[in-house]
Amino acid sequence: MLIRRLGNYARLTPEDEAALQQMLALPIRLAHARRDIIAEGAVPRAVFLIVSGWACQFKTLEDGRRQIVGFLLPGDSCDLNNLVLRRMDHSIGALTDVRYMEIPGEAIQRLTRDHPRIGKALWWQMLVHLSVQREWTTNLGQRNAMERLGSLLCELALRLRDVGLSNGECYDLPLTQTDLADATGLTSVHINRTLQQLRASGLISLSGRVLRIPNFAALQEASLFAPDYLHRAQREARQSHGLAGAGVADHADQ
Amino acid sequence: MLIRRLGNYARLTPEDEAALQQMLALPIRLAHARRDIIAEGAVPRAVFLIVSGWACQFKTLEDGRRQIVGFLLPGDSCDLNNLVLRRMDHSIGALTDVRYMEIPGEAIQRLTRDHPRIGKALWWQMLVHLSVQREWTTNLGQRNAMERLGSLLCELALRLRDVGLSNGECYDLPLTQTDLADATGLTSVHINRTLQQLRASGLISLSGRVLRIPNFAALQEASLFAPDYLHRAQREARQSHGLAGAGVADHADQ
DNA sequence: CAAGACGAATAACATAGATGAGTTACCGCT
DNA sequence: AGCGGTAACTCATCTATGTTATTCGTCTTG
Repeated sequence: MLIRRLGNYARLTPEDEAALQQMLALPIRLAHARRDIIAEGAVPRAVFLIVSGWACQFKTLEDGRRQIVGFLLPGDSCDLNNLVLRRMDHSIGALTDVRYMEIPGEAIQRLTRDHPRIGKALWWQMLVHLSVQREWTTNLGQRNAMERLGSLLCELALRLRDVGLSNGECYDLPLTQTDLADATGLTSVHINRTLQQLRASGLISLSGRVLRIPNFAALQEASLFAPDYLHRAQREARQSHGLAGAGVADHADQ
Repeated sequence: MLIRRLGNYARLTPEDEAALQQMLALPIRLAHARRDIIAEGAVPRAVFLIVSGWACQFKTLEDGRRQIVGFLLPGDSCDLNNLVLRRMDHSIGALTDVRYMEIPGEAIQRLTRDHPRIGKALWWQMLVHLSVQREWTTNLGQRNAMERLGSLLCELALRLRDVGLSNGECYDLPLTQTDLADATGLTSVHINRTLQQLRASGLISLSGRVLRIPNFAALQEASLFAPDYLHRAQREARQSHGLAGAGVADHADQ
């Protein structure tokens, strides 16, 4: 699924995939649910790549208020950010039990030097992260509770679909209502109310951990969800300009 | 100031600065206040570099609600994003009269190939953008009106100081209360109330377009503003790991 | 099997901020 | 000097969401 994830961003050659397969030999680490993987302010050691389970990026204010600023799903990596900037400006925590790999900087350097398309894929992923972060900003700034929650559930549906973790209209949602609250800037009480509202209107059904969206278009419309920001459509249509314009991978295509 | 801006992120050699100077030969374009420079959904032509004036990035929901997701100050460039992804996922609009340059992809490619430190500086700038975007998400999700506005004014103070546009405690704030509202996810009415509250408590004074923060530490504390996310301190302390770990500029240091 | 612990669900009440409808002040233009 | 437009500012009212607290069910663990 890891390969599928990256393959979504750039067409990988068999050699690329082989190299990725090889990297799967890296030790797989385990973080237990609700444990932090790395804390804000820490000096990061490596790039984290989620193999299975859900993690989140979050920031904490002095007085304890906490904002989840993004979810890391299987196949996602944390921002390369932490190899360039000196300290983590946010924390990464495991929401479920998480299996992940720590990819040392040198390995990434080697991998991207020898396999430019993988480098491109990582670069893309990061640009998409930025786009997603802008959308989250908009979500919190302009949408009401129902739209916020609906948009989030739509986003997760599409992202999970892209890594093969959603079979159509259902997916496993391992988040507590408190998690949803921290991600949407609401309280858990109000998330509860809003979930019920969504259920009552037939837009979702949620029993146990399984979320079902019987009519995606309907939820999308009710939430004013516009999926363009995920930049999914163009993945396969990607052209050769790649990263060249950013002066980053111009050497890579030769 | 453009050079100073980039120089904040990476130590530039005299040659680098010369190359930048040369690029100043690019035609300078003018966007009038309140006009859009590029609209969401458009296919971007180039990277925009703000020479003078203020611009903003914003997203619009179907029903017209608008969220400003970031400000572009002199020396800032829009995300390289738009050279890699196919369509703009947000718009860029001029808040004041803006002088800017359109740097074609090839020019950036050349510049970063011949002047790796400039490439690094751009890359850094973009990672910082991502960090800032996360902070904005947190700002909207967790802070109340006064903290949101205070944090925003603090951020602008530091960013302007970095490009020499703030002489200590004052700076020119060309934003209307509606702009501030769109950036903070509040209404202009409530921005007005909140500004008065900030004035009454002596944390700011604002007459005409000139904002004055007589006691930065006080405003910072009242707003729970933690400037780390701007990654300012490390700019000069930057070490050689640069982008290597991201597999992006490893060729650049040789 | 009892004791916690945690998450979902509910309820009563409080309030920050939105809404809608103004008035006033300023500035550029003719 | 008069006009038109925009931004700052005000006020009264309303509501979406927060707060605090309690109950219930389920799972874990000793």
